[in-house]
Amino acid sequence: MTTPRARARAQTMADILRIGREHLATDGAAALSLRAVARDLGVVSSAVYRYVRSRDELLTLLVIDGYDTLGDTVDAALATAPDDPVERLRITARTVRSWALAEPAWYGLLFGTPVPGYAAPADRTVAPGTRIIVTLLQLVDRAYRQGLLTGQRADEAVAEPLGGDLRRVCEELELDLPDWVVARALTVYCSLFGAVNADVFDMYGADTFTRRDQVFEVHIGAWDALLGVV
Amino acid sequence: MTTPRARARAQTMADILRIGREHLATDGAAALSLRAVARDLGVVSSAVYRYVRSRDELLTLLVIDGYDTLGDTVDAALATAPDDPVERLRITARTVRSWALAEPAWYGLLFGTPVPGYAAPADRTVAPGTRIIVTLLQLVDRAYRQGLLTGQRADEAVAEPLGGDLRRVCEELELDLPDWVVARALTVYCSLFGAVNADVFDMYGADTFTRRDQVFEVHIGAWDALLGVV
DNA sequence: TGTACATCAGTGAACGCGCGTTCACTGATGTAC
DNA sequence: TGTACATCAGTGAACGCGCGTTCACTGATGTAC
Repeated sequence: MTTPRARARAQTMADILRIGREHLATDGAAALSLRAVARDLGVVSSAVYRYVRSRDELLTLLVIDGYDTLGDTVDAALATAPDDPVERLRITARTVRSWALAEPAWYGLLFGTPVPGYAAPADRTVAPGTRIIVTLLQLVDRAYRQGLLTGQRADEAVAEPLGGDLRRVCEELELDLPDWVVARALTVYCSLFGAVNADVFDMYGADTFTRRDQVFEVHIGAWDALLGVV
Repeated sequence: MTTPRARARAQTMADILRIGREHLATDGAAALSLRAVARDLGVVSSAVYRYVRSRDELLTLLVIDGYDTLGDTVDAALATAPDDPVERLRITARTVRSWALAEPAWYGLLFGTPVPGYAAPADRTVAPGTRIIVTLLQLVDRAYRQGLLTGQRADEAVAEPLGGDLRRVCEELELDLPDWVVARALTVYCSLFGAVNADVFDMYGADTFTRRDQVFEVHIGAWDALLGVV
């Protein structure tokens, strides 16, 4: 049973997040200001403090909301995707890219340069922040168990203590993968965000590439190779 | 023949850049302020305008100086490196990483989220900004001509118009490489900065990895594989 | 070599601006009896 | 069902702060004759 007041509060809260996101896009995270949000909300600046403890709190809410929106977008894309785990990996990558291109500033808040003077509280942001890497590792695990990843690297040992670190990660996620596969998945993960950064942050020259989606497909082919997709 | 005044001017200019770099590290690019630089320089705020046209001009100078310092650092590392182009590629990657870890804020200005409201003037920043990719492509070219890159991908065609884009890049740099090698080099380039970003911007959990240099060596191994190093 | 003039570094005041946050308040909404 | 009280959203003024940039100025340094 929600009272009208509770409903109004939820609506205002959602408006604050939406306006915050818009300001992120126009002025960047460092310039995000509660006063500007209040202005756009049509309310006096101190009123925002009924909803948000401080400017940093608003940033935290936007970070959490961002990770969750990206995670949900990927999950939605996978819901209608074929069963093949390798194809699902490709779809995950393409979805991350599309979302980042659609929400460059929001993406930048999550995966770009840290906002100076702001540290995301680990207890609230780590779980949503790991959704993509978890999805990726689970898909790699399925692909491996189906014998789709062979490569010729199966013999290469990963040095210690890194191997132990990787096995600890697998344990936490209840996966059973050889070290070299986890190591390669880690490179793919970093490479994915490197490729998306280059695209979103315009690191390629303005007219170097005619079609950047083709560039991304080349990256995807390379990641297939890294994982030893047969 | 330099007058004392000219020497003093050069010194002050260098001081301004140094202080600017320090402020980048503590407050981030978005918060870089001429007034704060003037304060640290021990001078009234308007005096800085004798040296720098505006705040954006200072950012531009820091961008150019950053690309050049990174490029010089890589060149210096290569000057004492063995002849083997594959090993030189690895050294290039390690040098980029070390420099980024030593100068995280400066690195972020060059390769992180763009500074909102600031656009680097292409005519002054493109040349220094391409030094790393040029170095990388030249090393790949040497490795290829020495028959060190085979892979089994030599048959795979790159789709058009991307292939044409890649060939245009090769032409400008006077390189003669098959499409697939350039494509793979591009993925390696993006992957390198993805890996360095992850390290510098602390995208790994605080205690996921015992030794991050080992993680980077795993990436390097993956890039070898991508290029088909024999 | 000495002098007159031009250049230049740096000063200090001022312009108009936006920021985060606190606080005592008003008036509307919700709740317990 | 009606009333008394508690909760809560939003106001408006104030705090002290920093910012970019302009401008008329002083006094030192450099240069041309």
